[in-house]
Amino acid sequence: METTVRTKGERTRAAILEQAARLATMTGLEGLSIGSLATATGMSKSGLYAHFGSKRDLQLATIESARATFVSEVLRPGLAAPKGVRRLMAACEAFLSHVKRRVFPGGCFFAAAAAEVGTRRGPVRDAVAEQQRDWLELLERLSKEADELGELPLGTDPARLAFELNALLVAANTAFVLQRDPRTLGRVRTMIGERLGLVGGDEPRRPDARR
Amino acid sequence: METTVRTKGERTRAAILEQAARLATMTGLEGLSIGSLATATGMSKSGLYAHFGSKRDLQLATIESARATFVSEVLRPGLAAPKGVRRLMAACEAFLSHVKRRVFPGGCFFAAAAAEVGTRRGPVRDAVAEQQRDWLELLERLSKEADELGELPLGTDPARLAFELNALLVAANTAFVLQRDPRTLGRVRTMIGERLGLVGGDEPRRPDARR
DNA sequence: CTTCGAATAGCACGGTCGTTCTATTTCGGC
DNA sequence: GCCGAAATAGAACGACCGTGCTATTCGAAG
Repeated sequence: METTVRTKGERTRAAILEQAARLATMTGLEGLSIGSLATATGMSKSGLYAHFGSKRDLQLATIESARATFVSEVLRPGLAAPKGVRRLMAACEAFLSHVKRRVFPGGCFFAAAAAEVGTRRGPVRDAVAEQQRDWLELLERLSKEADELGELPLGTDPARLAFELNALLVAANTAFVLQRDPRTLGRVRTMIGERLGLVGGDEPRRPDARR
Repeated sequence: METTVRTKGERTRAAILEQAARLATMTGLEGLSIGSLATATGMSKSGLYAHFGSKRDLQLATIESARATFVSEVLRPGLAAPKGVRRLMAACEAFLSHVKRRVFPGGCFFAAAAAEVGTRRGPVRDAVAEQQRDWLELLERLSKEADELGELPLGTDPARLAFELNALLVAANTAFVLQRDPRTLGRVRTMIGERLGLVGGDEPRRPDARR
């Protein structure tokens, strides 16, 4: 797998997109203008524009860049944990961590993008919706794995659990961004931990009748 | 209380703001332009603009209008239910209903607005954040009332329950808008009903050891 | 019916937007 | 170090933005 970029053009292009993804979480994908992005990256408007055929292409490339960042900042560290409920918990913690560390200054890129382009149509919207689906399916897969290992309460529906977890994570992101209260992230981490039957340390507990 | 508007100016102003709130859920508060709003309301740009001193004022007035709509479409029907867990459930159902009925074409106005202006500062952001706080505090108050009536499981934290419910509602809104799947709203209604111990009909059940 | 203020329209402004064209600089293979 | 190609900059365009100014139309009180 080739991670490093070869030509200079690809390198600057990647740097532009990284900046674009960060900026887009504050101004929105539409509010992100070529001029402001050029200023932010220290380039001329046309020099920057030459890397993309149109603004739509820039938006799509920005989404792809944000997806890659999401993979390396959330998915990769999450999947590093041992299989089962701990991996599920690790994925949630990685999400909260990337919000707290302000990987994107406006919180989760896709939470912001989903709210913005959710009502439109076209490839930009589709790309955001697809990423949202993938993330939910991952949570569902991890939930199912944890369930099959018997680490979740009997009768737990993996799809429903995934929906609940995502709801809590996104709500934590929104509250953190909107109310500027960093304690929210810790509280939600606790809530999720209890929901998954992980109290205190990192040891999973066998489910019983009590919740 | 004076509900009807007196002068013609106030009437058209209210009509403009109603349209503005609906449009803003699709284009965003910033993407909402004076020209497009004028076209949508069949007015001239300057004729419309005369009702507001600036775009910021228009945005603030739009938020206030959306707040009023939210009150009459969600809070009022929700508070009509009998006190306790049924009122809490009714509030959640009223929220889901106003999303399903597309009171705002882009789903919940404040969910969209929060994601857009959450990172900025100034009075627009503050107004949105305040509405968000008020809504959460209402959910918390209703939760506390239900708890004091003994209709919730022992040891339930009203603030936490309110956070969970809001998270589920907003996630339902996002999924409905983004994935265009109307079944999501019904599923979340069921999830909330079970979470509150209301299964099948509308009768609250006494909490017991099982969840 | 008149009249005066309120409501709306017409028009123009500076600015920024996305986009294109052309010139200039910079890079990498020989 | 040269040279073709790739990368970047400069300038300009039409369109639309928010915002004022002035003229016109409308509505309600007398």
